[in-house]
Amino acid sequence: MTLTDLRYLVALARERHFGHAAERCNVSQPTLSVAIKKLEEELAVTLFERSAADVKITDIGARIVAQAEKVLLEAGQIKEIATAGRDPLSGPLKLGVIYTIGPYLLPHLIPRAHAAAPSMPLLIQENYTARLAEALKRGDLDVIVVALPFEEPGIVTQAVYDEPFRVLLPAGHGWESEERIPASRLAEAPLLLLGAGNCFRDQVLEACPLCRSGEGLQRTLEGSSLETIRHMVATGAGITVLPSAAADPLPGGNSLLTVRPFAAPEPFRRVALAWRVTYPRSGAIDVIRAAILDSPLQGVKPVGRGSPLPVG
Amino acid sequence: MTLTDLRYLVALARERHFGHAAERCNVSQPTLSVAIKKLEEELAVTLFERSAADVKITDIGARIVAQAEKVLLEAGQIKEIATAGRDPLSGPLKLGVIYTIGPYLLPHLIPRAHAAAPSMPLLIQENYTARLAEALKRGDLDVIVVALPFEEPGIVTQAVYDEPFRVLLPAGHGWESEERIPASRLAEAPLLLLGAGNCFRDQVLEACPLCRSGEGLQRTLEGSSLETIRHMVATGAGITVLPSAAADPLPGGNSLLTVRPFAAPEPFRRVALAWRVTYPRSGAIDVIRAAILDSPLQGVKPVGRGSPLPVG
DNA sequence: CGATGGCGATAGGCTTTAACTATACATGGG
DNA sequence: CCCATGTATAGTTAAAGCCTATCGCCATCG
Repeated sequence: MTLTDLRYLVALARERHFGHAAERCNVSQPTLSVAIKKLEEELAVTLFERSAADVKITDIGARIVAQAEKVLLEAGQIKEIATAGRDPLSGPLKLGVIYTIGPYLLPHLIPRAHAAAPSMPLLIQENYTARLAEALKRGDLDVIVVALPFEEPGIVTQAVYDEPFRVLLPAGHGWESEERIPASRLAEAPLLLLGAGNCFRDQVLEACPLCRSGEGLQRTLEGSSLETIRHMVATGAGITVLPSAAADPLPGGNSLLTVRPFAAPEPFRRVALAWRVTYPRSGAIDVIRAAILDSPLQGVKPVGRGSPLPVG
Repeated sequence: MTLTDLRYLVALARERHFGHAAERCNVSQPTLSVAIKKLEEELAVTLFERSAADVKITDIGARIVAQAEKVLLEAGQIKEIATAGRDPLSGPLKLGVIYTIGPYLLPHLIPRAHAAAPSMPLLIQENYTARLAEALKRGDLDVIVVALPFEEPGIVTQAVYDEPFRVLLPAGHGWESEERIPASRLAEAPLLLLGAGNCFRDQVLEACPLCRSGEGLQRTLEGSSLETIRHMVATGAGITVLPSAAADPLPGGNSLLTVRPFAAPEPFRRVALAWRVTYPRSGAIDVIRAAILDSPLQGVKPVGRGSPLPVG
């Protein structure tokens, strides 16, 4: 019993004439005749009474035809579902973002992505890079936004933008008079940092190797966010380093805080998208990439697809 | 897209492993692999993400698998319907009976048929032979009970029993003293007959050709039934001829009426079953035949299947 | 870092099947 | 009794479905 057989069956039930039904199915009369006969043998029931005068459907035949129509209807739904779902911009996209990007990027990204792909709801998770990577490989996430370097088997990575680091000082801090801060000087100051697991912490320490064992009091704040640290800087607890998009999220600034760029070579991080090589909805990823690049993030520089890896 | 493809699809969705799914389907791994690939091409969607680690179903794939399961379920119903309907004694049987048999046969036939085939409800119609024949050919009836001769193209006829005719006299009628009445004498009396269209009328006239232009008053009663005529005989309106099963339907008889057999050669009618040659439920017909033969019909003689045609 | 093993994809060959054309067969009607 | 109509059968060819063998990829392990 195949779907083709069922199509022949309902055609014959409608036409009550082998020749006409065959024509409607675009096959020859013997083809349909044989198919019906085989179907009757397989089901071991007589579906039609044939006579020279006409073709009558049996009682049991009518019931089976009704069921066959149901089957064909449901089968047709499969094609419809496929057609509807062929658009990579339809259906939810599970997006993961690291903690030090999410709060600054998402408010811009979400409305832009929604405008570009209205029927693609975003299911968003913020987490550490490692957790996002696991979820991505498991299939719990489709795309993640992370900072490079990020290399995982079976995962492709595409750089999106470079984001310079900034120094955040409390108002009235001695360095306020300086236009640019050399990274090496961070070791002198009490530096407030995120806890382990945050890639940004490691990137800052990489930009200023002296900080690891520096003279300045380096304070690690487990369970904190960049916003918490910003408040602590404002109270004079120390200084910190922020990605530029986080340095001045509120236009107009905060009078208790001062932001200073680094002296060249400016440390920065390269932010990238990552997804499973096998992930089929590349169109959805393109939309996310475009929405990110369209977001007004303070100080970031778009990266061409083939750009070199960042220094730090 | 075939039902086989859909079976492979749901197997793979369950197993998430081409080899295991193939095994469950009793095919080789390449077979399943190719089938899924072709299905994906036909639907133009990626149903699974393959990687060395494992097989993940896509979002759209999951929806299609759910629909495929629905299709397979409905398709399975077809086999179930066929199995349930394979029994010729299941499902309604549309039975037609001529007016001069129905009232005497059906009260016996119905309970017997129901006992023999409890899941075969009888849909019964009484009518003239010609109307029954039309309905039978149209398919509105499945089997009919008629009197021979009855020949129609595409219809097979099977004799069931012979039924002698009886003379019905009002009590006190002059012929009451005679044991048997010669058919020829009917022409002498006022004979009450059913209207045209009733085959029994013709059969009586054939048994007594003189009656057509006989000396006795021959009264044709349009729209009447044998029961009506019986009542008229009781009131002395004339005499009539009845099939034996109708002559004394109530055991104990009616004191106003006298029944007399004919003198030899006794006129009789041969009652038969008829159905379309193509009708597949021969088992159902056998049940009806057996139920008729089991019915206690006054004076009837069963006819073997190969019996000669009746004289009249 | 090369070897190994698991797993899906591909290639080549065979068998089955589903389609066609041509024709036989059955039946009711002139 | 032959003809017209309609279905079943025969015989052939093309396609499909399936199998075995093998490749290629990746991940793991010594």
